[in-house]
Amino acid sequence: MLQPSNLLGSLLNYAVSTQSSLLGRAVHAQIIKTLYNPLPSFLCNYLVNMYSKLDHFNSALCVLSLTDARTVVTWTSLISGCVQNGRSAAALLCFSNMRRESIQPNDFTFPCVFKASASLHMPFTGKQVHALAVKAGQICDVFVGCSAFDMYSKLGLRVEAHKMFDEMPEKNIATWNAYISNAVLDNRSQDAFDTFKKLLCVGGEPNSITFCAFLNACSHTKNLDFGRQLHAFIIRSGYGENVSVSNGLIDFYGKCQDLFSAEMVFDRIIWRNDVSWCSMLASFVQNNNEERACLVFQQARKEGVEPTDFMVSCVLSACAELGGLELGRSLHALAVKACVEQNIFVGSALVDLYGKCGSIVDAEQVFNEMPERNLITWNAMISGYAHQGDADLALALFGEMTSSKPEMAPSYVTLVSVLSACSRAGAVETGMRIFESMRESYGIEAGAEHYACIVDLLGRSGLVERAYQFIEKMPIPPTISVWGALLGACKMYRKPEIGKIAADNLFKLDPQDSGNHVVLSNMLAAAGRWEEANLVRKEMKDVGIKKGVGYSWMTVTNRVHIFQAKKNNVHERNDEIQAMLSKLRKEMKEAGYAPDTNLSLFDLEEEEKDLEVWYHSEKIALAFGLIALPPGVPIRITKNLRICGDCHSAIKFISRIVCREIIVRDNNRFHCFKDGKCSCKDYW
DNA sequence: GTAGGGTTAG
Repeated sequence: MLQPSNLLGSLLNYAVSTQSSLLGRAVHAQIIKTLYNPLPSFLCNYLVNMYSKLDHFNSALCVLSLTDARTVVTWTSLISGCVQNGRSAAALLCFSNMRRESIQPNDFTFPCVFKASASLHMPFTGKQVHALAVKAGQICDVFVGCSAFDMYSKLGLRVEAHKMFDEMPEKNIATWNAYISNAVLDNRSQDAFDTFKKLLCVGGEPNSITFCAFLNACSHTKNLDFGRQLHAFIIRSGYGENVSVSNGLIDFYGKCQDLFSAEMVFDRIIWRNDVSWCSMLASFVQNNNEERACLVFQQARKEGVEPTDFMVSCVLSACAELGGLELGRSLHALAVKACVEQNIFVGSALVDLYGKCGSIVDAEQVFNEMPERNLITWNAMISGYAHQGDADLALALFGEMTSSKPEMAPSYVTLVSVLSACSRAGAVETGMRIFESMRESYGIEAGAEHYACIVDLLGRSGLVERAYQFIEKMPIPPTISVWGALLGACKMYRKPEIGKIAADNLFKLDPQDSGNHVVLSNMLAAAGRWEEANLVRKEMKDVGIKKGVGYSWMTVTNRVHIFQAKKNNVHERNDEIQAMLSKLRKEMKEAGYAPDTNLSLFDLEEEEKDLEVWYHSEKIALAFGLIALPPGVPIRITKNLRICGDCHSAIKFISRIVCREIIVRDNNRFHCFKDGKCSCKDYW
């Protein structure tokens, strides 16, 4: 039979495993009531362990300080709880206090202290602890050796890590797992593969952690064939039902773009945990299926899964891609409710979302209120300004980041945002200066995206020839976005000669894209070169390329309304939409608007051209917005293609006539129309 | 009584 005191100990451990502080405190109260005096040492250990693991550091410290009977177990319980809850500095402090009491650390203490040194990036401390472990004769212990190896790997001290691994007198599965997972972290996938094979050769039995770590290596190398074989091996080894391994498989298949298999694994998990949901959701986001990602999230909510910081940041990124501001706002509210809005991932995702949805004021507010920010947060804010075409603010923030945060070196992505802000604002000299100093000032080698920004920067400013010369001198092969930027500039400044070169290169790189063919033929037509223009159209037909269909959509009270060009008779409020369109047309004409059909169409009569551009999907969506949303509320439209010149000038007129803010997000950027002007300054 | 290695995100 259990002694009452043993029962109390078991209850305290149960409180830890169920994460119930309430139960833990109740048991503590019972212990006080029973008036154990003095408190037996083992009960004190249980109590310290309970408080420390549940992250009630002060209570744990209190219990520890009030007893004289503390031992190495008491201290180690406290230290391990600190490390588990991310209080590594406190853990090290407790360790030195323990030694001050002349209590020798044991084989349980060292692993915790190694872990703390690694997570604080303190190589000097780590080496000192290592020396202590050698002196104490504990380094030969398989657990201590394993955690010392893990620490050296995580600190990037490869030589020490290697020595540790080779000189270990004994290895167990955790040792092998540590080796494999650190190889993956260091981007040494081949090493991970070789070690996995070696493990099997020496007759070692991989466990769930081995599989999780190794699946990560397969995701990194996108080795689908190997991963499939591994999946079969996992099932044969009896780990097919393991939820963590299944989660790893979902992630692996998602990263290898095999969503079918990812879903199959997900569907077969009997007890899904929050990581399972998150992995499935992230797989859809990574494969550009944001709608499905949102559905998975809804399903998770229906099944009562509590939203975690991981999950919220995942869904937020889906919303950002969809331009779903309304859904994004409701997620923001959910994040506040779930107390995860302070999480750095969630905060950065919110800045990114608001920036991408053109709600720059909200992005700024989240950014300013975040308790801590990292490189990703700054990048999101800078890119928000870039999307808006606000080079001054983007550059100011970039300046603040480089001058006041020397520890935060700008990344490849930062410079893409900065350069694109320059190009969108026509800041040629500044942009060129930053581009040329990239390597020297920030140690960043220019990549295809940076080159594309510069071509865009020069092209938009009318320096089309210079942009072309710039491409010819590129040390790396020009990509689709580089030639695309040049083609765009040729369209804007009517340079059909260079335009043809750009288009030919695009046809080679992306033969199925209809947009490039359309731009080239329109450009030739505008230059009066009808025969060549027709030839391009004919080629399109021959190869079987169809012009992409234009869609616009908007959300009104949680429902998405989709509009397609010319197909204006499908919406239930079509009559009202048509009436609104006619009214607008009349008012705009009076205000001096004339349809701009110049570059978009060449084989229609004037009258037809007028009507053709009049029924572009964004105009229909706008008309719907005007009847469906209360006066004064901004209208937000998302479009799958680039906005055309006529719609752009029409919406400028409309924004003044109806006194409303109209935000159009096309597949390239944001246009915020207000009082007859657009945030892009007619430069897109 | 106290321990090591793993899966999801911006």
